[in-house]
Amino acid sequence: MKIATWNVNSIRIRLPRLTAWLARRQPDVVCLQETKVSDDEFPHAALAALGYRALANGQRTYNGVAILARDELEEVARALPGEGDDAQRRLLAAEFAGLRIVNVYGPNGQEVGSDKYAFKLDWYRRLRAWLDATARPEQPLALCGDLNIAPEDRDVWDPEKWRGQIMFSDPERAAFHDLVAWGFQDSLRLHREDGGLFTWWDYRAGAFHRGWGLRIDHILLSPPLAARSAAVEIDRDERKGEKPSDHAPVVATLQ
DNA sequence: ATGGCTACTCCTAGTAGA
Repeated sequence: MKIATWNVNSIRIRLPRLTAWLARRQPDVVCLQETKVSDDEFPHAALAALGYRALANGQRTYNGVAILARDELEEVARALPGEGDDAQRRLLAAEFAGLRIVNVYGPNGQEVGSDKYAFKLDWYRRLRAWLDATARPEQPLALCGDLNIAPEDRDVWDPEKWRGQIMFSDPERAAFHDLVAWGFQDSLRLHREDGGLFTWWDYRAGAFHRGWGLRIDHILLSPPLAARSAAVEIDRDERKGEKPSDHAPVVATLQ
């Protein structure tokens, strides 16, 4: 079974690339972030033509998440506790083939010390509390998404330049650590110890070409799924070519 | 030496992303 996550940065713009990638990669379940469309505009038909059903939790312009699967999906949650109808669309959880899939689009935080930064840290606190209240590490659960946090020095192209900056500040790294401490394994690190394995590169400055990337998109696995993890790959070729997202997909293969 | 983009919107400028 292949589980994938990809911040597509607008599913409308990225649909040709997304459909080509799905046809080639054939993942069983896919978590998408930054779809940037309301649910009535979600491109169900184009995905159904490839054999994918979709659950969408979107809004216009900003945020938006969706889960695609080649089999029945049952929705579990589309918001954290206490969030109203006007909340940013950043979470979607579903059951698929006996697995719980939690798709998250972590807040960016804009700048360390800003209101958005405080929101980001609080959002992670609420995410962990929701996991504590609704799931157990003994169950097969995958948390996938754009977390907007690079956990370690080896996940950043220039850690000294980035230290203390947004996505790499100590409180954000602590939030990532607290999330993992629920009982997850960082799936990529089950298979690879090397640095330079990035999932996002700034559109500006020829960052991709220069290798200026960060690893901020993650697939976290509960112990029963970590035990089945056979490989995790970053499809960095998807960052190349015409109209790429600024993120590459991450694909975990489970035995 | 710096910064160099992309996508969105009641669209041609401002906001947001990361």
